[in-house]
Amino acid sequence: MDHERTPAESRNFIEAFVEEDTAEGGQFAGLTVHTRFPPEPNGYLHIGHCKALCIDFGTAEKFGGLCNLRMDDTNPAKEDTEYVEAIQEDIHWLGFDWGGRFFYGSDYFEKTYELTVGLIQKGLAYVCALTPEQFKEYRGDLTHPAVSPYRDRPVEESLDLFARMRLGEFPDGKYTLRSKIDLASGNFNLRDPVLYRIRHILHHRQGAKWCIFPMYDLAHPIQDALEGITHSLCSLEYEDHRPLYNWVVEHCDVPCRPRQIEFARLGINYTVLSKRKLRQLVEERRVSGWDDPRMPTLCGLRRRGYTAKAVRGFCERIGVAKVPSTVEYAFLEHCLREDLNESAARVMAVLRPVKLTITNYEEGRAETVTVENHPQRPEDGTREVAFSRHLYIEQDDFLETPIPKYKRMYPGNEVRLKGAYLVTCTGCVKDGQGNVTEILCEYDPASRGGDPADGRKVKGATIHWVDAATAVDAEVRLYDNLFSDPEPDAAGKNFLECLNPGSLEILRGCKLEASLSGAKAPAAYQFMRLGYFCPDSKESTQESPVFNRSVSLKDSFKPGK
RNA sequence: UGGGAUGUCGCCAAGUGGUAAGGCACCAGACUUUGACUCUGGUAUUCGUAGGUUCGAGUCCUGCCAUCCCAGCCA
Repeated sequence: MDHERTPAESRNFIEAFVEEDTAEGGQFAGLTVHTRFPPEPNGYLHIGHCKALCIDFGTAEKFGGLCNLRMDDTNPAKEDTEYVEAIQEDIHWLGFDWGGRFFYGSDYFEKTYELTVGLIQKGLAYVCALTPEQFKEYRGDLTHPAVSPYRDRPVEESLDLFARMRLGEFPDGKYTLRSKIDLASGNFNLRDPVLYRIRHILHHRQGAKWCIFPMYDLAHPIQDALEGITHSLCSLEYEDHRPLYNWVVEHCDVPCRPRQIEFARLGINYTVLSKRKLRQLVEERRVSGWDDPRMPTLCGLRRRGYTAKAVRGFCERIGVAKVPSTVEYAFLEHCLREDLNESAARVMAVLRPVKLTITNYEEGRAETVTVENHPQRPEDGTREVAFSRHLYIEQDDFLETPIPKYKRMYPGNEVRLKGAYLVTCTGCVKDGQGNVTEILCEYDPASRGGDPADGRKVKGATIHWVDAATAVDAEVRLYDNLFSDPEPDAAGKNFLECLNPGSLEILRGCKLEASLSGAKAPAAYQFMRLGYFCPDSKESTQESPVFNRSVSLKDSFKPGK
């Protein structure tokens, strides 16, 4: 039978490698598969990190192995403790568990230093006195090799200088420790890359203990090896660093030789997934914070109404490959809808209200009607919703002059008010500008619950509504778009100029059915399709994104259909 | 220009020499107390391109083309 393969059935290329490596004769035969997720605590996790999380934790899980969580904090200039907790919280929200294997790259500083001294003793590293500017000049270019005047500094001298670098005898930038690899390599990462730099700056955990810090290319492989990582999974841009990774692991006295495997990072169209740019949005206060609902951060998506299950489902289904890919945002939405359709209890909400008056329904009369909480799950029960002569319905649900195939309210048409009665539109009231201010209709008293007593077929649509007297005013914001990146053909345009000012629409006077408020509010409502919205206050969004009906302003009605 | 990668439907993505899975999107129809959901059907004679090997090639070989990444004392 044809069906989408579940992750357990398919095997991506990384898993194929891991399988090979752990099979008999493989380099890790008989060993437990061990991966790691190494975020740098310099920002919040976004959905792109979720892909990496799924790959790191998922691969380990699939092979009965382990996955460590390690803060990659080797550059004190950018990192902060604030982010450490947020990162852990987001990972837990997604449902991943590192089982106590939580580490800091900075905890390996001493060991890294020792191993580096060993490198110098072997004549594989030297202290260089080139200034950053000179370093660039001496770097060579695509067709010319680099030049390194300090390459032949005697081992003893380098050892001495390196020790004094650590002691703080030199200012920032005075010296670097460089590896001795290949100045003519076409791969710039091998042209004697810097291993250590001097930075007199407080580290978020180490304080002033260190003033020299290892570069990623040195620190990462050492950290991986010290933790017994078998497979170090990272994104494509590190492909060029793999030879260096292997060089470090080979020449340092470490307990194992992890294998680095690269995969394509996630791209989503119209969506900014660059930590640097996201940080800029936050710092320039173009958003309310990292958790602004328009942000593709995990906390932003959460606040916007995304469930952890949907986000993970998305990441697991987009696949893992080496082809740089851009997934359509519509697929993310699909994954959300799929989960919400199953899990979310329904409630009626009118986003763009217009008054509906039932002229033959007695003024002052009130009753409640029963509406099911989930259309496909009667066991989820029902709720009572107030009903009276004055209601609000969606502006989109009325057209004075219907267009072809329109099945909702227009003069003379009979529609069903969900869970209540059949009503026939009799006209509307307009203001001086010709705007419809009130719609008039008559109801069929013999259709309580929504089914006509005479069994006639209702051709009109079923529309949602709220009772004018008891509805809750839930001032909400409608988020149509995330901050958008220019499409490839529009490259060159600054992403900050691509903010769609209309993406944030404040909908005052949105009406929610009364049962939504207070303790009775179901845990997860979500307005489906593009029209996600959530209340403007942080507190109330923690638990309940809102969903009423599976139609958004965008597709509520497509003219011409 | 030197190095490293990648090219299978609009977007992801299976495929590991035997005659192009699946998902998203889209289109058509059925069903429906939310034009949703669900269901059914449709959508690549073709795998960047040109040759070659083979009974047979998306899969092997060769050339070409296109795209992405790399010259931080960032990660």
